[in-house]
Amino acid sequence: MTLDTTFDPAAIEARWYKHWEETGGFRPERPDAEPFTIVNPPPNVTGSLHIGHALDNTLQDIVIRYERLRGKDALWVVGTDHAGIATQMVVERQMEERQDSRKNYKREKFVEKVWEWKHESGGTITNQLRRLGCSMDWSREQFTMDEHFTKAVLKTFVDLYNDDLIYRDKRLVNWDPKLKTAISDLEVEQQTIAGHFWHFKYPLADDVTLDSGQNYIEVATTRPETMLADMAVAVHPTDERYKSVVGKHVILPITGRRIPIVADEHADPELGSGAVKITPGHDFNDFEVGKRAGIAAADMLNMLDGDANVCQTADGLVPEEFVGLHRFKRDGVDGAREAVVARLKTDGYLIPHIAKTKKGDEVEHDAEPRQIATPFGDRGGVVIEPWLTDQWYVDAEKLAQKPIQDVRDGTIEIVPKSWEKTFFNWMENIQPWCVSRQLWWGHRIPAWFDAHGNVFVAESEAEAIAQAQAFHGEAVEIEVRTDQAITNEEHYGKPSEGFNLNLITLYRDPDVLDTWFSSALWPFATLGWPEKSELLDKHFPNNLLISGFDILFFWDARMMMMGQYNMGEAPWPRLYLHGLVRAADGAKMSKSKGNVVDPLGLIDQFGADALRFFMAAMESQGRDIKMDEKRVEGYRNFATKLWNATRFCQSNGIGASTTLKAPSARLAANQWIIGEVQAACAEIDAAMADLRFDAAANAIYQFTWSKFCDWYLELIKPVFAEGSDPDAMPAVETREVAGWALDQILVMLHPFMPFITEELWHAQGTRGYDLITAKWPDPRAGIEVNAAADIDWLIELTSSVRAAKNELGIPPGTKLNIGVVVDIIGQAVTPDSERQKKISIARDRFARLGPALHRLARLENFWPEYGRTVFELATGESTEFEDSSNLIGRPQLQVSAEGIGYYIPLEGIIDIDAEKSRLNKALETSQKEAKSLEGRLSNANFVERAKPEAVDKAREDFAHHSAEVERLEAALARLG
RNA sequence: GGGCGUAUAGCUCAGUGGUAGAGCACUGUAUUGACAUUGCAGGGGUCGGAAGUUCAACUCUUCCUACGCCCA
Repeated sequence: MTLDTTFDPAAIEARWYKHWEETGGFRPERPDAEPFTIVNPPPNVTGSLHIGHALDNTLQDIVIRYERLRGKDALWVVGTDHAGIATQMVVERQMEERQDSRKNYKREKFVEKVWEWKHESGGTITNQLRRLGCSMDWSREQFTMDEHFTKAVLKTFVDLYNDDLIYRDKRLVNWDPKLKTAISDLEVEQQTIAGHFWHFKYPLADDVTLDSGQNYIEVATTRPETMLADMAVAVHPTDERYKSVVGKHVILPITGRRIPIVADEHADPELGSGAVKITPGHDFNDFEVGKRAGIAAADMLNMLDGDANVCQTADGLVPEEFVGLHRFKRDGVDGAREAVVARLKTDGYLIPHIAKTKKGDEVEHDAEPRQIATPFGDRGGVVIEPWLTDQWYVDAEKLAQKPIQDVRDGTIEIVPKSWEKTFFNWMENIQPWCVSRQLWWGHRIPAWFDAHGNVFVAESEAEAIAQAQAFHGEAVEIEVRTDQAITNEEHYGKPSEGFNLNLITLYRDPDVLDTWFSSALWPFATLGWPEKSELLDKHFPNNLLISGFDILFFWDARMMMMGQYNMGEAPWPRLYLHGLVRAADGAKMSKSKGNVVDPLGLIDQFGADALRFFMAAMESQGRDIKMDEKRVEGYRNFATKLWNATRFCQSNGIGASTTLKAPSARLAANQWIIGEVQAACAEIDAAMADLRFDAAANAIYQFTWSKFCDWYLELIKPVFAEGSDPDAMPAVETREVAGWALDQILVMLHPFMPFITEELWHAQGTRGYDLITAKWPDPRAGIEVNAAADIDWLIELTSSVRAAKNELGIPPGTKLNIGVVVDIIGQAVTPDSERQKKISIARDRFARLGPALHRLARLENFWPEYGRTVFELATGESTEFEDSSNLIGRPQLQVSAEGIGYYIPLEGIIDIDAEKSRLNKALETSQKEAKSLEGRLSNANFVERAKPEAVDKAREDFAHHSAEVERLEAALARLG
């Protein structure tokens, strides 16, 4: 197949992805192969591909393609998450656009609507992952609301309940008044916002006064509205100011509630007046203080409803005018906060804040301005309200023990290691995990209540009924009602109509489980658990998990807990955490800032291969990635380079190789490139073993561009030059080796750039299999060390000649002659010296590598010795020099390679000064180096105490630089 | 307040107890067959600051400064 002259990523991407997916390339049958398994972090089913997904999935695809090429039974489990709140929000928003509402539907009907939405629009992100080239096993695509997944969730819940690891409790939760559901502490984000600090007088009851004679206690608060539910005032037990009033009471303004003054260490004597108001039903700290003061959770006053509007407290003391107000100002309408402050001010209970203006005048304000750490819901975006409700909690502390141990003893390796400390810090201070959510979309909690407050937790309704039957006795009839809770009256009938004590009605808990409760089961529920299967046996534990560090606690840690709980094992031995992709200026990408980079746009512009390579090359462990489009463009150029190199190969009859093993080679260039393939492969393997994506990407990049394209292809050009015999050994061997080397590049590059490599793989010839299931390089070739060294020398000499010409302003195309500097200013060199040997090797090399030197270094003739013979590099013909006398005195420039100097006579005008300055510069460098090395070597401490290798190296370097100094000085002397 | 991380070329980033590299950008130069999405060559860094350990510190330790993230 002939390649187009231009490389067009879009066309080949679509074609190859379809081909791979249709032919089962992502999951070849390899029953006997060693398994390698990863599961993807399931993106929200509502999601679309953002740059973070692109990074996360590129890294996973690189690993899975690499392992597949290495012959493993590579399985990449893929699927999406039902994302409770997010998905319900999306569907509700759509309803609102049609002037419809969730409340117009029964629960079942609404859930049906969500499923409809899922089937129509839920596949966006999975198609986008395909565009990125991700080789997931789509044939087993998973969804966290799949039937088998629900089974896994129910079993886990019931088991945890039976093991006392899940329980129902009344305590403060983080309540999102916009979404009207509880959320876990992880879903709360603290933000610092500008707020106020108000100071109030709480009058002491019973004519009590402080020692100072003051008849009130001053308290301060950032949330004045909560005073409607205050239940105490706390002071520090050691605070002398208040010692006499502990146990006494204050009468709350507005409500007139009589509340005690309690001693508690929570009160900070240094802060404000040292006394704090205590609202146990609406503040986490106050809740604890309240409990210590003997107030049971059930008795704590609640003054807000689910919308965070004021409701009447249990003691009925909130004045009617406050009931129904929102907690604080919203949409320009004053709320309870403003009303409470206004009322306290009117009644004389507000202590104004005195501020000084710049002029020094005193000004009164209602409150002191202050920065306040405020909790916000990560989904709803409104201020979170601590609210007293019954919720289900998972005993995370117990479940965390084994994961902590796993990381501690190395059963799980976290890469980069620096995250371990953060992990331990969180896991060792973990709070009960609130898992119930007041939503309709999600896994409904498998708990059935009766009106007596009994709860029956079971995997099915039938089992729940059986439990209830057993509990209440056979004489009682059990019925189940759906959807809503029931009142005693509904249950027993109206008293006037007589009670039916023989009927027990069960209703199922209306709440659903936190989405993360189900995704915590991902590593095994996706493989069929709780059913036993070969698939599960073979692929659990997985081999690796790759995720962003932002979900370390949300997801990774919880998978560890559930893996240990359900499977008795860590879900994977290795956890790789990558950073965030940031905007070019280092800012976090966000829709509100408008600095979001769309990965699909980058794919359109530069190709998926280029984007993927960028992600890999930038992924050094533990650092965020800053977006850099220029760099993506650079990797597009790299793809183009490879494309063109392949075109060159094709034009010279270089096609697909037939062996995995390196062909046997005699020519130096061929041996050299085989050695370089081995080196590159070893480098990539080492990098991949450590998950150093950047190092692996750079290794294949450098090898392909700087070795294969820049040198090897140039070196072999003479073999195919016009007039050479295409059937002779050099051409035959070179075609074979070049085809093999290019194939190895395609294989090694494939995990990073799957599309272009697959395209070129097939363009190079008819293949027995696609590249996606090809075999990783295994060169197993013995290389002639001298042959490879020949090429290293040639590269050094050629580079020296080019540099010298460039600096002297000699046009690059100018053909020059070259000879070896045999002696130094007339000093004879002994024939058997090291130097003499080198010179003789150099002479041989000119003979062997003539055509390449002619072409690459633009050298015409080589003079093996002063004025005896001329060796024509291009043809290899030697002729006798007739008159040698004029050679020595000619203007010349000097270059060196491997410590041997070469002179290049120059016809016509040469800029002697330019050459002198060039040599002087080199001389200075070598002198400086030599001096420094000499200093070190003359230090007895160094020679005695440094590592022997370091000393040897220093000696070698010193010898080299000293020789250079001599050579350069001689060359300068010759120039006069 | 506690914890973690970062500071290296103009920019984005690698790196190692033995005197620093890549990509991009920049400068010069080259165009009749792989490639200008290119070739060849070049300039550019007292490795954030200070002290210590060491024969030797960009690298290890401590402190400081700046920035970022997480937790309270």
